[in-house]
Amino acid sequence: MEQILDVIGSYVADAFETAGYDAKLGKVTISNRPDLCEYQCNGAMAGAKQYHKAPLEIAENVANVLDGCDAFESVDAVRPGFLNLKLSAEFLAGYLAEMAADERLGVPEADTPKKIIIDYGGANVAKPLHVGHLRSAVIGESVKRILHFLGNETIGDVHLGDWGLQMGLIITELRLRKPDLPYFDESYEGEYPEEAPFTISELEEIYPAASAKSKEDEEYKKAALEATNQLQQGRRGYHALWEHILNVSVADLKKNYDSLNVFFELWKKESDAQPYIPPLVEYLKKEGYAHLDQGALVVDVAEESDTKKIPPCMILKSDGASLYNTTDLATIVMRMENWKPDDIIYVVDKRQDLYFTQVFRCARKTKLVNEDTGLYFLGFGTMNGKDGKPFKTRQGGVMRLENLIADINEEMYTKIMENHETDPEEARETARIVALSAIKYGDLSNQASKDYIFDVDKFTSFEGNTGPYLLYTMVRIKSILRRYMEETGRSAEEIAALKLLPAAGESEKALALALTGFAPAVLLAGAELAPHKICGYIYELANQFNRFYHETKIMSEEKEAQRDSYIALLSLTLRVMECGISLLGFTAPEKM
RNA sequence: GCAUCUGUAGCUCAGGGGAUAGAGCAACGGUUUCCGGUACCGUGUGGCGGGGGUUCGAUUCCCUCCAGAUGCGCCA
Repeated sequence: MEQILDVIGSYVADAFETAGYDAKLGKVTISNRPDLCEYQCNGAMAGAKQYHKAPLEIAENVANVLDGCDAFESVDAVRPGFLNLKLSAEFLAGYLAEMAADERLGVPEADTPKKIIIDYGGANVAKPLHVGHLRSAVIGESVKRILHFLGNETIGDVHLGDWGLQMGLIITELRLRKPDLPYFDESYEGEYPEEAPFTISELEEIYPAASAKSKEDEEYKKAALEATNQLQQGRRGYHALWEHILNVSVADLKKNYDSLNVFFELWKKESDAQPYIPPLVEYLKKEGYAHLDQGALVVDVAEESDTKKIPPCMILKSDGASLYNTTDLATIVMRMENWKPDDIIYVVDKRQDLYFTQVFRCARKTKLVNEDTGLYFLGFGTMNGKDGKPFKTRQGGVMRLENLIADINEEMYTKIMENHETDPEEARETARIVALSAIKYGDLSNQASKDYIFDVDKFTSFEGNTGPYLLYTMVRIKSILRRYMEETGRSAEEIAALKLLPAAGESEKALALALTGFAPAVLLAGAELAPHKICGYIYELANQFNRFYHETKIMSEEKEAQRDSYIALLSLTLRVMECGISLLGFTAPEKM
């Protein structure tokens, strides 16, 4: 359906034309003075020079033309040359009815849908998720859902880190601890056991232990490097071990991501890109893109317009080994070959900005991607503690994501049990839902690129700009709708068909106007890859609803048509909020 | 040293070439014929890090300075 700004804009543009001015001047925006009007047009001021007329005169001419238009309650030309517009309640009600009849709540689908790969998550095999992984998962998931809702084909790829020294370290440590395992016997030719020789908790203990040892013990590190090398050369026993590590680890990671409502379409790994490396290197050499510099194979990516020197993109180290860059480039090749995406979006720590600039330039220069393939870097800032420094445990260590979530679940559970005598089991489930909203909303309501302070007390509060506040508002609406259904015996479908009357009161109209803002908010969030725009919108909507709610007696309204109209408004509000939070990646409970 | 990003109320954060710069928290004061008061209403606070420029108009764009964070070829 048509966007409300376009509808209004076309009326105003026509009026400009009728009054003898350029229709392009008739651009309408949401008012920045809500006390004066709902929408405004500044075109008269922009056109003053062109027509050698006072802005106010132009505005008045246009206002005169618009005088009879029934979309508007009032059209005023004021002081310097603003055109202040208020919508008629009838027009608004009509627009909302259309919105309610639309499954997509008025949000248009992309004219030219794209296939978009979103690379987020950033988990490493054999290492537990820690708070550093939270932002990528939360932001990436939301961006993916937004782009998907806008009609694009989206593919989320977790892009596991499973290839490198970490694997060699684990193998080395495992060999010390359990030397009798068949994986270490090179003469062993039988089938390896199906069962992994370790559990996830062992694995999570082994890696840090091995990593620490390697920093102190040269011999140990050498052994780990050798093991890494042999694994990559395809040593049978090591490969089998690696598969065990992968399986155990991935199962655990899935569980953790599930609990965050984060789901990946692809569980690709760095190792999957390895086969693409030799032909890639060959190609870069043959086409003359790469050259040797100080013994390393590099591709120059500096451009004349650079304000600083961009170092070349390194393909192979002087010892011939590949790097992270190489894997990333190979991954691009793999993705282009298998999925032919229009865009690839990387949701990564913003500190990797320069690094990705190099990779993107290299991919473009060497034509690994098409000219019009979009490569986007969505960098996010650091999650800090209340002291403004990177978030740590009380002991100063890295906080495991699992523990962070458990803590907040517990906090939420306590709050819920304190205030209501609910069945503990139900309270646990509710706490989980509300806690997730607290964590995700706390993160997403900030601009991704900025560092932010993770304040548990603030995020879990039921007051203010928080996830729980939004959920509370929704639960309240659900509660009213439930009662309405009980009293009238009507079904959800029947509620959806209720007729919406033109808003009578001020807060009701404000709520109606807020509802029309959904599509623009989603479109903006999609265009800017900015979930926080949706947060801001839903919060505003919740505020408008609560204001309306306090001024309006809904269930005790005597005129049936009026009461039904209120219910229709509530139902639409709830749907918009539900859709909004689903784009952010969380849900609302029935009660809380 | 060079580069990037950030600098908006006591705190946490939105906004953004135009009309009186906004929210939440915290503080204080109100609202209960109530559909969930975990709500709503009201009061105060900053002139957008400093300076300069462009513009009819800048907090928003440009330059410069200051402060903080981050990055700067053989790590990932």
